[in-house]
Amino acid sequence: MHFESIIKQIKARREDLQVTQVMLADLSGVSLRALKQFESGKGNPTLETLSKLAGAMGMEVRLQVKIPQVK
Amino acid sequence: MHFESIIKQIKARREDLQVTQVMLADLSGVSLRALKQFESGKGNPTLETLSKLAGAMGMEVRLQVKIPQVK
DNA sequence: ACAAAAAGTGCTTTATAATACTCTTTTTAG
DNA sequence: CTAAAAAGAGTATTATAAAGCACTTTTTGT
Repeated sequence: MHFESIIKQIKARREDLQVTQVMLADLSGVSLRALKQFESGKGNPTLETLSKLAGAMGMEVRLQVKIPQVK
Repeated sequence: MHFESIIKQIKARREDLQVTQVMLADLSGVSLRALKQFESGKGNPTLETLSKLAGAMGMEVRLQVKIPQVK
């Protein structure tokens, strides 16, 4: 599975807000280890974990119908 | 955590497509048990599981900056 | 109303996410 | 350059998601 775009979004948002991993872990209630694991591309977080991280940065997890990509 | 809206979206999409849980489990490669668990509101799926379910129905998991709700 | 299909539950096992340390590597300010 | 901060990694433990099975309940079409 490739979660690169979601990972990138989390990192980009965090950096935009000038929040460190330690701060985000603290704010979100997610362990620092799990956050590091996820941001470094090694993770498969639960929806709860992802929601906590997103929520702490004013984002939310959504489902969207895929736009057909014309190749 | 309350994932009601995501659960509703999955169920609604599945019903729109006239796909049963058995069919979706099969198509997505997610176990029937995990799908039932999630749709019945008892689950906390991993991002991989949620992505598989969404993907099989032409949807994708996305993060979105929350729109401030005026109460 | 009833039979069939679909949805949901109980139980167990296995796999792995989350956690909590410690330690190393990389990035950043000064 | 280099000290401090931040990011990433190793290991162990605990919690729980995923899976597979059988079984029950609910929904549906006739």
